[in-house]
Parts: sequence; structure tokens; C-alpha cells
Amino acid sequence: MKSDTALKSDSIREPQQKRSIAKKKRITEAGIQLLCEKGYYNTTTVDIAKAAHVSTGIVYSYFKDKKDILISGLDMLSEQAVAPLLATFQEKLNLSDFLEHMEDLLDYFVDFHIKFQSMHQELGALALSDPDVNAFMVKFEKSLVNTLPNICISHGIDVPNMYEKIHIAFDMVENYCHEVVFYPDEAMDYVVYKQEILSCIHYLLLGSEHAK
Amino acid sequence: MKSDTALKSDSIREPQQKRSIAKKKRITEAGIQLLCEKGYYNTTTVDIAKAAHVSTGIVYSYFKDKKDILISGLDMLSEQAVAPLLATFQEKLNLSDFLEHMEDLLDYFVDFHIKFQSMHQELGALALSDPDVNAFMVKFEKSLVNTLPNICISHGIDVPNMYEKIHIAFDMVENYCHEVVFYPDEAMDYVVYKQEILSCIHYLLLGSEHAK
Amino acid sequence: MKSDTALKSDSIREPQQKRSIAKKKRITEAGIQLLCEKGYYNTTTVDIAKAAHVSTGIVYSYFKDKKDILISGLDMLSEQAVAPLLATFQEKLNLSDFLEHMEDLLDYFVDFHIKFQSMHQELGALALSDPDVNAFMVKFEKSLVNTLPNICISHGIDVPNMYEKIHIAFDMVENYCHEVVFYPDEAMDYVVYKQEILSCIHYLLLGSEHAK
Amino acid sequence: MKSDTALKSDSIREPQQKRSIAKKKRITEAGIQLLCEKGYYNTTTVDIAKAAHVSTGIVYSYFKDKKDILISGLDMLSEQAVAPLLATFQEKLNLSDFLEHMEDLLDYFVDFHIKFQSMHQELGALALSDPDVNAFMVKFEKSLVNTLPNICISHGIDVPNMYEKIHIAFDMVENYCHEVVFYPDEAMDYVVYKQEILSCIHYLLLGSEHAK
DNA sequence: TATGAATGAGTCTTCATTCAT
DNA sequence: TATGAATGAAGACTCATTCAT
Repeated sequence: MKSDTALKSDSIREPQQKRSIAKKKRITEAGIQLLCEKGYYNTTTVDIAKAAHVSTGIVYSYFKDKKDILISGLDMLSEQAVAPLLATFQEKLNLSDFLEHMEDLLDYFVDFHIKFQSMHQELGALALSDPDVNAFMVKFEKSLVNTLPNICISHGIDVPNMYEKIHIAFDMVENYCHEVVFYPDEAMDYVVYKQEILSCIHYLLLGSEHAK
Repeated sequence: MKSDTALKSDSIREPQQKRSIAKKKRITEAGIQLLCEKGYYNTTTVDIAKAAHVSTGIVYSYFKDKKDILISGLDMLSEQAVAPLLATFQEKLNLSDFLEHMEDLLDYFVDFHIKFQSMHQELGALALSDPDVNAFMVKFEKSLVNTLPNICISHGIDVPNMYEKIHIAFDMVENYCHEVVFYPDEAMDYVVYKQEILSCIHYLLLGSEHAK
Repeated sequence: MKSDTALKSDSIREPQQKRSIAKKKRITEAGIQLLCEKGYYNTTTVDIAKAAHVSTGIVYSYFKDKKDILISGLDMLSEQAVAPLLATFQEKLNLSDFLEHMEDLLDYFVDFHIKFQSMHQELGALALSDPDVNAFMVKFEKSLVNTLPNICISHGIDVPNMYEKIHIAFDMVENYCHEVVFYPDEAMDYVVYKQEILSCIHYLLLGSEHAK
Repeated sequence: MKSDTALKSDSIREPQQKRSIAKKKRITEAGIQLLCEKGYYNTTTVDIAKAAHVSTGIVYSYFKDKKDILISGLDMLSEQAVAPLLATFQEKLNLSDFLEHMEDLLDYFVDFHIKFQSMHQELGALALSDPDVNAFMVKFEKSLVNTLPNICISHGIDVPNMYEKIHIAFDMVENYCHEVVFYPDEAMDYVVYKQEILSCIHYLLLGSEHAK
């Protein structure tokens, strides 16, 4: 996980053939799944190769190293998941039934988190020690947080400090998912928890006068 | 070749002498610092021993294994930081100048996070795969989140769903610290960000009618 | 940091290919030879790998751990040596020239012991502290001592307390080999020693009236 | 356990003071007991020091190294046990009630073996890889096996090849003890086993015409 | 291209021995 | 003398990466 800025070796093939593309995709998918499930350091490259039904050797034809699988997988996940998320958000958001659809989005997010599992956490640590992972994280967060304000605006929501508020709302949703998925707390009433979050987001984006 | 499952903890010395205590503390401090800075898997026991200016062997007189250093370090950090935090909170919180002191607390929290650095993240991942780390996390979170409502109540703050609200507020503060310390974002106005968070917490704990 | 107790035996390859089998055999042979020559605790896995002209890593593809090499080696030795021993015994034993063939068997046994060398002893100690080694020893001893009475009976030798007598005879042979191989004693006349043992076995199995 | 022929360092004290002698004895006793119980490689010097209620450091004032404790312990055991054994043998042995007293001696031997336990086995291996241990073994065996013929002769037992016969008888007794103590075998009738051994010894030392 | 066996540096951990007090 | 904390070399085992086939 040492940071090297070496250019991708020539021997890493950017697959052109259909079959090759499919294989790279298969490795990426199997890889990111394992990585997310068991964490970076508890997953071996042999595990990944096995899960993808390929040889260990071939993995290194498509990926520079283990970390490269991670980055590719994260890219894939963000494309697969973030784009539709934003589309859903775009489609459903409007002032009249804000809360209702925000609740749908919360549920959507929870599903998203279940996929990440342990990786989700480790990513933060990885990001600190590895510039590539960090770069991904920054890019990912930005792409989400930058898009959301525009969507809101395009739906007539317009409050000061939108960028900061979206950030806060986004983190709140993140935490909600996180709590639900990873640390279920029997002392917590999750229905209430969700309502309070929605109320808070409402307060942030629509102002207290609209808050119920 | 041993077939016995005898606990090795017999040989772990719980230091009684002043010098021993100091040494265990020195190892713990050096250890947790490295662990926090570089992450669990990027820190070797040799690193820790070197940082503490001791031999590798002596580390294993005071700690069962590498993980034990982590847990001890976390315990130390939480004692060093959480108790004073709660004291500060207890002392400063009151209705009249709620926002002002909450702001102090935010700043206090930021300092706290700087200490944790990357460990803070990895901990989450570790907690998923390791019962001991998980146990620590649960204990730690509980001790904080359970204490805060009582402090609030003792200061006259009394709203429904206190537990859930405190949780939300706490996470919000966490995220704030995290953003500030780990992912400084030049597009973000941190003064505004902080004010919005305080406003949100105000809304949660005092209701919208008090919100400015 | 793993907390799972998943068997690692998944990753131990039971070689199917000819080359792999040959390699496992090579490691086993090199391993058991070193183990026998220098003893379990004086032989490192690196020694074994070097002697087998392989890397340390590959050893752990074929064997679970160091002990597994020992057990495999012992199995190999016992297959290589015990089966033919019994066959020889079966074939040669008959009343008319009992002593003559018993003498052949003694010599055969001596060769067998030369292979074991120091391991032969340490095995006893290992058996006390390790259930796997103990299991092997018990199995091995039993297989020999249980078979011999049947062979004797099938050759017309039938005396009371056969099981106990065989045991005594067997141990006597063991000791003879042991003395000859490991503790040559210049005060001892080995021709006489051998004759006395044969006479004793004769006495045990055929009764004193046949003893010359 | 490497074989070095270095002269005992000057710093090894040959204790002259009464207290020192007692301390060396205490270490030797505690040491050999542990060594016998758990085996050489499963006993640490710290274990020994603890069992003797002394510091680890002081051990190295009295003993050159770990092996030295073993040798000293073995010397002590052989003095403590072999001398009285021979005395008993000397006293009891006579033609008239040969079998009866030989049985006593067998029982005496069994007790002796219980003390040794696992060490007894490991010793053989140690002897192969270490000249000092080997020297002890040779000396020990010789002292026994050389003395016994003389005792026998002095009791009127006089047969050809006495030395070899004693050897065989001695080993037989050894094996008997060993079987009884370490590998109790439920298929074996130990009363019969003992009788057969006695009969065999009788045959060896007195000739078949006396055998019952 | 593909395979998966092979490599070997790197990790945690132990323990005989030493040495500051 | 005595202590027991400290040392550090050495060993078992892992796994990202390479390479012969």
C-alpha cells in the first residue's frame, strides 16, 4: 500500500477485446465484493482470483497490483450506484412531497451501504496512507456533493449556504446508514431516528418555518 | 508443538513498579501514536518498539500481542480525552449561551480528532473483523452517547427523543471534525459550515422556535 | 487480527499432478530426513525448504505446518518400511529355520533404524506433548504388534500369552537395533548379543524345550 | 543445544557456602522436575527459575546454560536413584527367591520412570545432537550395566555372556516400565506381561532348566 | 493469453542470555 | 550476591507478485 507514482507499467493491458473486457469486469466485481465484505487486509489476491474464476497470474495482466483492483472496483461501484442514485434523487425530489421521497432515498442509501460493509470503513484509513485511494475518495465525495446542490436548485429549493448544508445533510444520511448497517443499537428507536433526520434535513433545506 | 491452550496471560506482567508503569505507558503512547498515524496494518511491532526506544521482546512482556497494544492505547486515549471532554461539556453547557459553548466544544473535538488521524477510520474496519476492537468501540460510543443526554437534562434541556437527537448531533460533530481534519475542502466555507451545524444542533435540542 | 476460526486446510493443496506429487514427496523426504537426523527442534522450516531445493513458501502449500511435515514423513516411512517388513516376516517365518530367518529380520530392522536416527527418540517425547504425533505412534505400534501374532499363528506357532510375548520380543528387537545404531558399545560382543536375543525370542515363542 | 566444548566460564561458581549449595540444589531439583515433566523444549529457563523461587539471573551464576541444568539434574537423579537401586538389588538378589525379588525391582523401576516422564524420551534425541547429553547417557548406562554383572556374580549367578544378557534383561525392564508408564495398552494383560518378562530374565540368567 | 506453482521478503512472536540496579 | 527487566537473534508462517510452462 506504499504510495508509488510509477506510471502504469506497459504490461498492464487496457483490454480491447470483448472477452478481455468481460474478464477484467469479472475480476473487478469479484474483487470489490470480497474487499468490501472482508476488508482490504483480510482479502488476498488469491481469494480474489478464485472468486473471479481466473488464475492469480492473469489478475496482474489487468491490474498493476492489489490496490489497483480496489480503485477499479470503487470506480465501478460509484458508476453503478451513484449515477442511478442521482437520477432517482433528481426524479423524485420536489417540494410538495419532500419528506416522503427523502425517506425513499434514505432506504436506497442503506442498501448501498450494505454492499460496502467493512470496506467502507477501511477506506478512510487507506485514504490516509495511500494517495490513490485518497484521490478516489475526494473525487467521489465531490461528485456527489457538487451535484446535489444543482439538483436541489433545479427543483426550486434555494437557501443560502447550500453547499455546506448539503454536506451536512449528506453526512447525516451517511451516519444513519452506517448506524443501521453496522452498529444496530437496541436502545435506539430507528423509526424515531429516521424521522428526526428527515426533520433535520427539512430544517436545513427548507428552513424551520416549513418544518413540521 | 504445544497442544495446550493455556492462557499465556500468566506471563503478561501488570506493572506495579513506577518504572514499569512508565515503560508500559511509553510503549502504549508510542504504539498508539504510530498506529493512529500509519494504521494498524502499516505499523509493525518493531516500529512500535523502536519508537518507544525498547526492544521488541519487552513489548511482549507488557502486551499479549500487537492488538493488545492497540486496545490499551485506545483505552488510554479515551480516558485521557473523553473524561475531560464530558467535564468540559458538563461545565459549559447551559441554555443562555448554548451556541457559544457548543462552539468551544466543537473546537475541542477537532483537537481530539487530530490525535486519532488515520486510526480513527481503520478502527471501524477493525471493529468489523475483530471482536475485541468491536467491544472497545461499542463501549466507547455507549459511554459517550449515554452520558450526554443526562448532562443535557441536568441543564434543563428536555425534548422528546433525546437519545436519538443526541446521536444525530454527536455524529454531526464527528463528521465536522472529520471533514476539517482529514479532508479539507477548499470549496467549503468552514465558518459557515460550523454555524450551520450549530444551528442544526440548536434546532434539534431546543426546537425551531429558538433557532435564529 | 483475524477472529475467524476457519480451517486453513482449504488452502493446503492435495497434489494431483505428477509434478506436484513429486514435489510434495521431495519435501517430505528431505524434511523427514533432516527431522530424523537433527531432531524436530533443531530443524527449521528453512532448512527443510533448502534441503528440498524449494522456497519456504511452497512448503506451506503442501503442508499445514512444520508438524504436518513430520507426520507426513512418518507416514511415508512407515509405508515404505513397515509393509515390506511384514511381508518379509510373513514370507520367511517358519518353524524349521526359525532362528535363521529371525536373524535376517533383525538385520532388516537395523537398516530401518538407521533411517530414523535421532527422530526415533524424540518422537517419544513429541508423542507425550502432541496429540497428533501420539496418534501416529499409537497407530504405528498397534499396526505392527497386532499383525505379528497373526503371522506367527498362521505359521503354526501357537503359545499362550502370544500378545504379551510378541510385545516383549518386539521391544527386544527394537532395543537391539537401537543399541547397534545409536550407542555402539565396544565392551559388547554384538554377535553374542544377537545370539542371546534370538535365543530369548526362541524361548518365548517356542518354549524352552526348543531352545538350544 | 549446539555442541560447544568451551570450558566452563570462570564466572560459573562452584558453590562453597552452605546456602549457595542449597540454592544450586534447589534449582537443579526444580529444573530437572520441570524438564522431566514437560520436556526440554517445552520448559523455559524462566519456568525453572520460578519453580525454584529464584531469579532468572542467578541461575546463570550456577549453571553455564540451560543444558547445564539438565546435565546436573540428570547427575543428581542418577545419584539419588541409581545408587539405592543397586543397593536394593545387591541386597535382595539371591538364587532362592530370584523371581520374587526381581518383581520388587521391577516395581521399583516403574516408580523411577514416573519421575522422568517425557524427558526420558527426549533424552535420547538430545543425546544424538548433543555430546554432553550423550556423554551422560553413556556414563549412566555403563555404570548400571557394568555393576549388575558383578552383583549377579557375587550372588553366585554365573552364566556365559553375562554382560550381554544383563543388557538384554535391563532393556526388557526398561521397556516394561516404559509401556506401563507411558503407553498403557488396554489389550495387554500387565500381570501376564510382567510374568513373561520375569520368566525371560530367569531364562537368561539361570538357564532354561531352571525356568518354571 | 492463461495458469497456478513458486518465490522470498516481511511479520509476529519466543526465549536463552545479559546487565543495570 | 541477587533481581528480573531488557535484549535481539531466530523461527514459523503469510502473501503480493513473478515466471516457467
